[in-house]
Amino acid sequence: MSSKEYILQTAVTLFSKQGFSGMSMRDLAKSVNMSTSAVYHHFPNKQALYLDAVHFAFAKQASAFDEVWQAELAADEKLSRFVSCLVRVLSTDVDFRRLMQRELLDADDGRMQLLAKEVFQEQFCHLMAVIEQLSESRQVHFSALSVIALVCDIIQMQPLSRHLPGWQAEHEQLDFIAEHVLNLLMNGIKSKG
Amino acid sequence: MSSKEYILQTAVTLFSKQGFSGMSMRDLAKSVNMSTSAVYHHFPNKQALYLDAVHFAFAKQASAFDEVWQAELAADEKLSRFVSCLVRVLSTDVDFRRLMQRELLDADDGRMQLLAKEVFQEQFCHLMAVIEQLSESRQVHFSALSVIALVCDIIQMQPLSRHLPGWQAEHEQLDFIAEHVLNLLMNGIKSKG
DNA sequence: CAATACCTACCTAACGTTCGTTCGGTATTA
DNA sequence: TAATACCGAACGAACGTTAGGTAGGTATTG
Repeated sequence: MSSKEYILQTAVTLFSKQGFSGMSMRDLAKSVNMSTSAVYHHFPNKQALYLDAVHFAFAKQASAFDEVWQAELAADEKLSRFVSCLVRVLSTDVDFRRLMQRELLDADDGRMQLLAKEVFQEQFCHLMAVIEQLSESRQVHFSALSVIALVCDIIQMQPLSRHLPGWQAEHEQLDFIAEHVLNLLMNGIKSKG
Repeated sequence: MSSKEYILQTAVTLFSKQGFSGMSMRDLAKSVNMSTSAVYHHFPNKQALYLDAVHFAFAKQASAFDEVWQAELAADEKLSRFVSCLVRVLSTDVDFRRLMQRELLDADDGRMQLLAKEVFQEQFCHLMAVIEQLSESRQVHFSALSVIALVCDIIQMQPLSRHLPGWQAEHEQLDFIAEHVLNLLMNGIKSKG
């Protein structure tokens, strides 16, 4: 891995943990065992480094969903695979998830547009197509949004959920989350799950 | 309103917009038309001010759900009212929502515990009780979590959702969100909504 | 072939600014 | 007169950033 990639990788972790203004260029330099000015040799300033880091983190996940939308699968099987995949990605790559959450809080409209186009749009279209097959609803956009929102926030709320009554350790297992989410999506909360 | 309350109120807004390290004590002092040292007359340091501000923001919402859990209502009516109320609170009090999202990203386990006990626990128990009446599922905790997660993240993702295909302006109206979420919870995505 | 120029990838040291915080003083009020 | 609520000025530390220099590789040229 090149120096530049190594800096980016490290920056992703630090930004995701401490946010933009919480991470200092000196911290980053120390983490990659370089001088501060060496970092400035690769990136013009902190802002540009941050944007590059966000790009870098998001690009790594672009292909994670490639195997989900295979044509020969039934619609409900596609949905099931997507949910499983989303749960896995968001649980495994913590930096990616946290960076995304921070972008949702901090990004301006331009960055939001980029986030939509580069990270979400493709998967979102696939997801809408599947939902259209499964549902008679006219609000496909909203349903697709609901699927993503449900998974994202369940995972984000895990450290909180641990301190709420009725919590069990199995609630944090990837398969359990995926199965429950899918069950909720297909049948609502009334189901026997 | 006292000076202290005014500082707290302003701090809530600034912290929610810029995060802990993004907001400076000088910014805050300027926003409340005081000197920096005047702020330090009311709060010992930035950390304590932040914790007070979080408390302050959360305390304001404690009573928002009081009218939801009235005993003489049917379970599905209670759930409906809770969803509507949650959508209203999170959409209306933007500072509260953003501060909560930031706490989910930044808080350590102790603060997470506090957040659970002081903000969520009471509503969460009520919600679990209602779900237990509605559902045959054994995973009441997880279902309750799903309800909250769904609403939170749908609202959080609104600025992103605007740039995804199929978006319509009505998707951001409070009644529409509440109705769609409730419909999803009761019937899954298959329903006609 | 050897001397030259140039580039990349780093370094140390420092610039000016902003940060959280404190000190000493001053009105106002009870 | 003693407490409360403020102020301006300053402290040292940390911040983003830049200047100037060096070591090593590579290409150019006499």
